[in-house]
Amino acid sequence: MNKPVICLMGATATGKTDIAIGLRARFPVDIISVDSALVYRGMDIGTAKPSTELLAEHPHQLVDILDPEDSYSAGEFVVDARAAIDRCHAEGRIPLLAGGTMMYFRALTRGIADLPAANPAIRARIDADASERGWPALHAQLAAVDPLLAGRISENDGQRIQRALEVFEQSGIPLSEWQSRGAQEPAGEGLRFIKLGLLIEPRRRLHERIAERLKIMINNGLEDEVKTLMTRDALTPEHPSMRSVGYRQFWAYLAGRTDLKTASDKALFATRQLAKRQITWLRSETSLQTFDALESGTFDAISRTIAAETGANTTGP
RNA sequence: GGCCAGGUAGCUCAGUUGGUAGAGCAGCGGAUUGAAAAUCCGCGUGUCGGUGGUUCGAUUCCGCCCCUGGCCA
Repeated sequence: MNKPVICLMGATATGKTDIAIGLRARFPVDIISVDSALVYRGMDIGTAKPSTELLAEHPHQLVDILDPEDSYSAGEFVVDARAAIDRCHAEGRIPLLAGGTMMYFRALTRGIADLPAANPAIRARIDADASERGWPALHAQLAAVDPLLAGRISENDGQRIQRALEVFEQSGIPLSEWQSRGAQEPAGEGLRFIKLGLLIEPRRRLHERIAERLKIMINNGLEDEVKTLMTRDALTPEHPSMRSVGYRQFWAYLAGRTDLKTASDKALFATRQLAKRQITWLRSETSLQTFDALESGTFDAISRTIAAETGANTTGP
């Protein structure tokens, strides 16, 4: 019998956290965050992280587990999330995965190949090579060892070209081959995923919410938060943490490269674009049950769905 | 009131020596296997301010009008 795992998936600013916390009053659920930015300590305002008090009362796993100088990955997430899920089940509780990093959800539910990890030295060398010859040249080089993968990605997609070359260099096996093997080893073995999608429509309404939320972040001191992060000598705008929405734009502003108005405009645009990409992932998700985040009966509808899917007794009214 | 510079895509602007126009940004759609809040791909018809005139043909030239900014009164 596969054990239930609730997946609460939604774009940014759809209110996932409120729903997740609300569900704790009705079900024996433990929240596990699925968010590539919430993992970082000291990144609170710009990530809309729940307050310390809220987190103390309603623990979220996989939040504040890394320093902003560290990097994380889908592969590491799968290992961490699986451990958290198993622990949760062992205690007779139901894991509630909530977040907006769709690639992490995908890696967990469909499996991910056991690839060689990132290698900073190799990446640095490839970057240097690319700045000299250009990515299309490296794409051609990739095509020689892994035509299948090269055919799937653009000759300008530096990030993916680099990764594919890195994997091949470390293992001698083309990334496309790793990927077809990986598909045979799903990370979610023994688990039954109940996928719930939180939507806000029409798009205009989502955009309004995003704008409101950004304004709140700025009023709450996003600028100071980024300023504090910038005082760390080792942290650079190239770190994955600092490339995330809001931080990147405010870093540019505080470094004197743009004015405040431009930075907040760009942060707004970047947030909308992020939401759009998250929605694209959601559309491709199979057997996803969707709910309108702004509908008043949504919380109850989600509760009923969970009760029906898990057979769990509601502990609330 | 006079002079000058503008009024072209949601925004900033380019352009057409007269044959009805194109970039960046925004927006929209998509991809997504260890950076994923990342990275990449695709999508551009808009009374070219209004109105008369010249012309086979005007967004482009000319007249008048309206609006915006600047300078002079």
